[in-house]
Amino acid sequence: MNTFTEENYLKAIYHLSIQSESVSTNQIAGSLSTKAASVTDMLKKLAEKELINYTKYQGVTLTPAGEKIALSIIRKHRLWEYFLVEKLNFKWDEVHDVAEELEHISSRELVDRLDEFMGHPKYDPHGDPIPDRHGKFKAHELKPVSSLGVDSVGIISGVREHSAAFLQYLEKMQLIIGKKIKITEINTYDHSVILAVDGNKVHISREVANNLLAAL
Amino acid sequence: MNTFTEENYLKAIYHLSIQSESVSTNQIAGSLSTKAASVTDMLKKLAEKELINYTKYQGVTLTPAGEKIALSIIRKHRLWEYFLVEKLNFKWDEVHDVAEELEHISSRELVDRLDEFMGHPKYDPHGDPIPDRHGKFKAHELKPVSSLGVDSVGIISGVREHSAAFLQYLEKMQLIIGKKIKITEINTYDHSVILAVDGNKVHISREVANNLLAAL
DNA sequence: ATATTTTTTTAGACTAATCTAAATTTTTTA
DNA sequence: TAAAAAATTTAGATTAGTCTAAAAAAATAT
Repeated sequence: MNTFTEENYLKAIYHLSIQSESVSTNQIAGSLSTKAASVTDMLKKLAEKELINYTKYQGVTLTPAGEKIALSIIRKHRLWEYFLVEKLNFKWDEVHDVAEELEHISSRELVDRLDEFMGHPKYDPHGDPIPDRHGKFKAHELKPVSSLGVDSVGIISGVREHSAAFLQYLEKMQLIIGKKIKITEINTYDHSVILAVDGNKVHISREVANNLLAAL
Repeated sequence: MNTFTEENYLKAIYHLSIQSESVSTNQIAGSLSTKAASVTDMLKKLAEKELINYTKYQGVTLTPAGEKIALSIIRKHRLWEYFLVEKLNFKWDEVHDVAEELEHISSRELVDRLDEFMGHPKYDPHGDPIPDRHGKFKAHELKPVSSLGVDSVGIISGVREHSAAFLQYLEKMQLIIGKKIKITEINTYDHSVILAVDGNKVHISREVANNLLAAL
């Protein structure tokens, strides 16, 4: 078994790997709010365990074994988030920190039964896909709202930022997973977007539009 | 906040305090499968934090603050056990280890909502009382089956031993929480007990009778 | 292509929790 | 109540994870 800390490093590397093939020491340090020196130490340890491919100064990638662990942590995180929202009535901006703890509960049996209890959900409350027992998942095809043209329609289906502040803002605007939207107008000078939700006009900044994902 | 380890020490001290007013270093070491020297170190730390009353060589008791933490851990442990059995269909002999991990999840909100979700259960799957938000609970009045006389009747309501082996044995014998029993015969030479459950005769050893608790 | 800046690693130290072995205190027993 | 036994504490080490400061390597800029 691995420690919580090891699991957190693997998860961080996994998430960072989506942007850039190889992940740097500093990226990891930033993502985990720790220092580069600490990261180097941990990378040696993870490489020793053959969970990452690491050559000094060259950044890291996950090995298949490392990726498998990362995916199992992510599976747990997202299943717990789903549980918290759907069964315990947490709001979508309240679940992250609790799930950060719950994701480290080791029992495989627990996760699989929880999955079953909830009917094998495919997406978590933020629209992120939940890997199955084998680590397989399918992300839906999503586009940032900022990339849509005037008059295009879509369904709010995910976010690129998970901060509580951002999620609360979206909720206030009724920009919730599943809502149908239509782009009404795009401001040329500041790229802010006006869209229609439930018949209401909502005006959002370029930044918000960038972090809000829609299925077409 | 306290570490998992600190929480485990407080919980162990709480449980041991039920038998003996003051708890010894060796008792704690035994209960946590660690060495007396390690316990001494931790006791100093917990005393420093004013969670226990500790004087060298004299054993320890919990302070009100320490007891409060211990009770919150026990509350979480038992609520999770209830959840695992009632919602996720675990068997009563399978839940202990998972609950040992879950009990350290810190979110107060989580526990209270879980409690609500399950309808504020009063007892866990082994018949142990679940403390409420304030640490209050009422144990029912239970007697070991070994203390009952011939012809007395009762309802299986708890166990004194929580090992999987013991629980599995009880289940096989249909000696399950809630079952009505009647003492049919007590063997004078080995103190084994024959009792009636659901119209069947069950023969149990003195040891089993000692660890099985009934409400009258 | 050399100097400067940035990134990364190494060296050495710290904290939490643990251990073994030795010393000390308490308890038991004769 | 003194000797022996048992329990407990201290001393000194170890491991995991972290840190700061300094050294080394890589990237960038002149």
